[in-house]
Amino acid sequence: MLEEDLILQQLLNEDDILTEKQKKIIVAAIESFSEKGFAATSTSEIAKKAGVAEGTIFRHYKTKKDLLLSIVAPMMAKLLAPFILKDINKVLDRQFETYEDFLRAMVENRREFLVKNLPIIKIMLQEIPFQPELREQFKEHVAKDTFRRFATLVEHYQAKGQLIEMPSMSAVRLSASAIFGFLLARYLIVPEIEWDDETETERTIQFVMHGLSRKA
Amino acid sequence: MLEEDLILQQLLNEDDILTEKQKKIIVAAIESFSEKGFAATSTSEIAKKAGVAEGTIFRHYKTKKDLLLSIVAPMMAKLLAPFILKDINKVLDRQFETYEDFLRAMVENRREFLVKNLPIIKIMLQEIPFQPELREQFKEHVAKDTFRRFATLVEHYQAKGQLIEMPSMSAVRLSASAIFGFLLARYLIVPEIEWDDETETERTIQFVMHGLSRKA
Amino acid sequence: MLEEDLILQQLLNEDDILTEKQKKIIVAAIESFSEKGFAATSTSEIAKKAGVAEGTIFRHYKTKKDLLLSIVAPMMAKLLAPFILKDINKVLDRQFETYEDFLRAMVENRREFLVKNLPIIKIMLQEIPFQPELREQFKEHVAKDTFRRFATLVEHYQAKGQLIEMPSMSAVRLSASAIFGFLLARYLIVPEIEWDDETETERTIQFVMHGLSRKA
Amino acid sequence: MLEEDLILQQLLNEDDILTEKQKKIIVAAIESFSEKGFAATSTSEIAKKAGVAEGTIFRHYKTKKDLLLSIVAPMMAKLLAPFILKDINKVLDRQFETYEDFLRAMVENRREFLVKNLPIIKIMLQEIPFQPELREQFKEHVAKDTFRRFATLVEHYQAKGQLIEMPSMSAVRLSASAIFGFLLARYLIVPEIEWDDETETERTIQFVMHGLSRKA
DNA sequence: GATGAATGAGCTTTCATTCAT
DNA sequence: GATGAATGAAAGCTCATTCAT
Repeated sequence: MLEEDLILQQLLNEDDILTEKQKKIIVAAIESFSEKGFAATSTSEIAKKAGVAEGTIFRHYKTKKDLLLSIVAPMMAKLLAPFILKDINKVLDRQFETYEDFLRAMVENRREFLVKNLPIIKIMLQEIPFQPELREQFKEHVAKDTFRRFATLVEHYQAKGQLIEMPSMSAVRLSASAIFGFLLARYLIVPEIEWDDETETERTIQFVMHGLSRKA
Repeated sequence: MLEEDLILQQLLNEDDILTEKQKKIIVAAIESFSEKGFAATSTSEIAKKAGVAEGTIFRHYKTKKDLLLSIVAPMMAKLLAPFILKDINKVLDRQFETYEDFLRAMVENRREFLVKNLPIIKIMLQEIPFQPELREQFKEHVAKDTFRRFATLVEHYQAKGQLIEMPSMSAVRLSASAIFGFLLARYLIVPEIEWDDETETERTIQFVMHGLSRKA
Repeated sequence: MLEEDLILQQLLNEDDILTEKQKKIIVAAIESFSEKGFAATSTSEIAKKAGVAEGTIFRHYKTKKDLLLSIVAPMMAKLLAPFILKDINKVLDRQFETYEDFLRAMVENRREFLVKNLPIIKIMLQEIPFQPELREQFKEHVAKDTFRRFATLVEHYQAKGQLIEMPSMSAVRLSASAIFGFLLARYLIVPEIEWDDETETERTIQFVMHGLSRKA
Repeated sequence: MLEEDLILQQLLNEDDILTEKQKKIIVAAIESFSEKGFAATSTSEIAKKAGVAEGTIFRHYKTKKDLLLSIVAPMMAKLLAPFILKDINKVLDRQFETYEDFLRAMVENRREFLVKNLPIIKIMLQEIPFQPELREQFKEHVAKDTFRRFATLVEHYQAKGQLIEMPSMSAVRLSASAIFGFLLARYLIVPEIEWDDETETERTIQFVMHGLSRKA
């Protein structure tokens, strides 16, 4: 995975040149928001952790919510990353002979993404239910864009006879449930137990393939 | 499903006799917490919505967090419900001939539970990451008790040769991912689209069975 | 003049029963607003002067501006007072044989009103240009109601042949200018010099009468 | 009226050469102060409106109050303008045969002055009660200088037998009340109604003359 | 001379909690 | 048990002012 997957890295180098102080504010905000939640984190706490005056936060972000959005919004777009393929169908055959190959690549890709951006992802998951702006972006980028591309992929392999007939929506849901169920358990719910990552990944992929592939 | 699955019902009839006011406080708190989150809900708002004086809340619940815990804690225990079987193995054969039967029963059972308790479940999911007491209870009741009983069940069907060999933890994870992936999508993420509940439920169960059952 | 002309008195006894603390807040606010202006007065300063916690202010007045309006608004209505006469024309002859009598009564009346309510009047004059709500009330009660009744009076004396023909608006403006020019100079602009009140009042009235009365 | 009566013009050409930026600051400050009041206007707002950096304001004016004073102070001196007559008594006969002529000239003169400087005058009237420096200047230039010269004029016409005997202070007050009552109503209180300027001006002057002149 | 990031005191307002009635 | 006035700490945010560039 390229460094560009590190959202934090992107936030800090972003657009124009950010002040040192601005960067510290972002880092501090991510840490606090992810530890205590957005509403329970005070701006004075962020300022103290960042080593800046409280006013400095508001010079760069009009409101506390602005600060939140500036952190979480870029994340949304990045969730699309593994599906951004120009002329998706033509490219597919060369890239991934089988749905299994695709799944394997995606799990690996999303796993790295998740690991590197865990705090921001926690913030995102927590705040989507309460911040209409975020819900909007989520629906746009994930529920629509990402889902649609995933579905196109599934249909492609169905057409090739690799996958059983089933509404692509259902196939996507079942695939995504298995993958994200794995990643969530692994990194968010019970990260403290010992995981044999390779085995569990392969097991998850095989599980999906058994459920979706046409028996040869 | 029995009425006793309605957590709210239980909360309101609980223990001894609650005042009318107390009941109104709980109902109001559930509504507000689930809509705006715990930290973003003020006690004065709850008081207003419940039609009681601010002081009345604190007469019954020492702190705001006490109020939260009094709502969410009973939920935890109830998540165990479908697994509470005395002498589990002996009972199983008679109750559910196959793992498939068990899955079908559980999905239906949890679905009703989810639908009836949606707001409280939302609160629970939101607050577990931030409230140590809740995390503790969750680990105890769900990650340990519920998981352990689920695992015992899986091992039972493995022993009978119905399910393939695989660490029961993995089998539980894959089963649970599929089921909760379905229920989450259905009731929390995209409840607004039209769902053919029966078909999708069956599809989900078949998906799990394909992935886990020994090919006859 | 009756005690009821004391706006402060009315504010404090108003409507229902006000807390001791509420009364102190009003008294303190009037003092500070009139000394330093609304925008330059902080709520913490008012709280300190009133001997209450800052939160107490906001328990009774939703915002700082609410506090201002609650003080100034009642003043507006009271400016109408000397003109509130039922069936104004019929009553007039018996009450005031001549316009001069009326003027004399009104000057005396408004003088007492002014003296007793000086701080609130200062606040009102200062804030009308900046508070749209107040401007609205002012236009309604003063520029419209008060002016219209004053004009009716003038027309009455014109009809009796006591006053020269002239648009009543002009006659009112000239009368009011003289009276308020006197009262402003006397009590707001140069209150520090020694005034022979009786003589100056009479001089002002004679000045108006010379300008407006039909030469006998 | 000469251009020199335009205070803004004077402010901008003042002293030496002002930067373009400085001029913009003054124009912006006048607009904001007159619209929202001094205390309710922020320097950042002025900077934005002027199109300069916040720091630039403080390069030219040590404090926000300095900026206010630099705008209002020159106004004070200018209020004297129509009375600045060298060897006042000797000049008078040639300039104004009668008090009526003088009044007429002055009303016209002050009217133009008022119209051209309305925003600055509004600021001045608003801030005099709260800024000791301004009150001092006002007392010096207006309440003393201007008043004294006005009084001298009145005494001149009394000595010539044109005006009735009366303390000159009272005569000045009555004259000034009528004139400023007119101008205030015309340009500040109810500028929105239609005014027949010529008629009302003449009416005001005749009103004063009736009240003050010796009946021939 | 001009900038605008940075400051920190102070602003208005909210909040969980207390307590006399 | 219930009230709601009162609290004061802390919240989010604004402000005049400074200063390195």
